[in-house]
Amino acid sequence: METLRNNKISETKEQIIQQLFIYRSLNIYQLYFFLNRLEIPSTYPHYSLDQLNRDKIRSLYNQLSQLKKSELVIESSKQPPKQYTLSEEGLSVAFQMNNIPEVEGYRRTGWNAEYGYFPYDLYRPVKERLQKHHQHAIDFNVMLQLICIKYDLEYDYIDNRYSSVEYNNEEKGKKIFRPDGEFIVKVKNSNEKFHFWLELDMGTEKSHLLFDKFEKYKQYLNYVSEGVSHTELKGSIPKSILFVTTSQKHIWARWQNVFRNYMNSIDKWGTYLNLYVCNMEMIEHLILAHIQSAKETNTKLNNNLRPLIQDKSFIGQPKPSNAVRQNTVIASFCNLYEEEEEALQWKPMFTLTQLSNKENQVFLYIKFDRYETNGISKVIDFFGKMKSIPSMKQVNAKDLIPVFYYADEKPKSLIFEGCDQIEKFKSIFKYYLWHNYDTNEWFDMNDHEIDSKIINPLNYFKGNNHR
DNA sequence: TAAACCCTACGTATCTGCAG
DNA sequence: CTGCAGATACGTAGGGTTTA
Repeated sequence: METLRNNKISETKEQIIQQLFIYRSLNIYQLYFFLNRLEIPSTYPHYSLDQLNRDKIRSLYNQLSQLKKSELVIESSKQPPKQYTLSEEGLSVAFQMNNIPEVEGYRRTGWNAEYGYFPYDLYRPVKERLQKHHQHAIDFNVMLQLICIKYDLEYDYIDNRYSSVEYNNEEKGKKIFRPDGEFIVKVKNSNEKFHFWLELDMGTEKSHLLFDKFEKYKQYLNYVSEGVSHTELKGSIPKSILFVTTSQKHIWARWQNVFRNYMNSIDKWGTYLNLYVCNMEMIEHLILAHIQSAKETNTKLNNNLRPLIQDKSFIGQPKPSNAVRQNTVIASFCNLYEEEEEALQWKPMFTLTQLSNKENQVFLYIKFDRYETNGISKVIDFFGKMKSIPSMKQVNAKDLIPVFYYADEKPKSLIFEGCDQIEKFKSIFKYYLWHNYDTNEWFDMNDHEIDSKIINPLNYFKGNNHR
């Protein structure tokens, strides 16, 4: 600190240096937002310049030009806005400010503002080619800042320098697992959290690169999970990937491409790892939906289902498992027995509809909130194992009918073009329903709305509609 | 003749110097 | 840190010129 004072580095300049240290390279607006978090426009990433405090930006420019003069900061990038990055000397000052010894091997996790030593090579201005990618990553951080302020959440993150891990692959030897970052968004004073890996997508990656990317996730998970159960894994390792694209319009097209490569590569990890495809505009909804407690969602679902189950024409009210019976909430759902859930590694919720010949249709309730893979993987998983699960045998399970529930916009119909197992998938998803649990609307797979006052959706596939 | 290309002027965004 | 004045750079609209 002494030396800093002698060099006459004001507090504002220290803050600027700190932000550049954390984020490596920033433009004027990003710097402005990080230094004035409360002034991030609530419409971000859409905003106009007159929503910003011009004087503060003006002042930032001055500070930066002074820092440039004292050779602590350098600027780069041809197109405005310019990129500001620490010089080697500036980095050295940042290390001093953070009490980081400048020795190779002083590694830290990067969580909780515990930064370690990296050589200047990992702090220099990013190459022109990667500029857009880097900017996208920073913008994502600004977005999260805003969301956390708006909803009083906490978040912590490590960037790709810290999140890269070397691992051993049985066949191919040493490999590096390199996500674009790892994030934890937390509800204050609660255990609810959203822990995910970040993948930024410039929309330019070809199919086989996407495949390779997800294949590495599989390999890495295989590597770290040896002898560890899914439940144990969940404590330490993200169970989601947030795949953020730059494009605003072509999400659907991108989703299909990403989805099929994911399904072709991820293998058994599909039921563990949930891949969300979204753009900047969707992040807020996605995080809120994820963080909203499962209890709340279940209550709504239960309320919607109760009249359907009490309907006289509906046969086959399920008997809830022990776990549910002990619960104070009146549940409309069946669950598997605990040991069955254990074997499956996840916890299906379902209802049963009895057919005339005493066979049962299994309606499996699955969250599917716009472009996520987990639900689909779970249905496929359940379909494959259903016949061998004792309690499913017991109830004489015949058809599996997924009910995809969502809160926001109804996802488009499922398409499996380009998936290796397209025929299998199509046969699994021959029948399914959509259910908006907020508005209590039901749709069949051809997007026809089902008026639940007239037709009980749970009987929808019993009669003429069925085969 | 239409499409492709180029030039220019102008408005706006970005940035700087300097005074207070 | 703020305010003012002005420079620079970029995107774009519009008109003219070249090309197929």
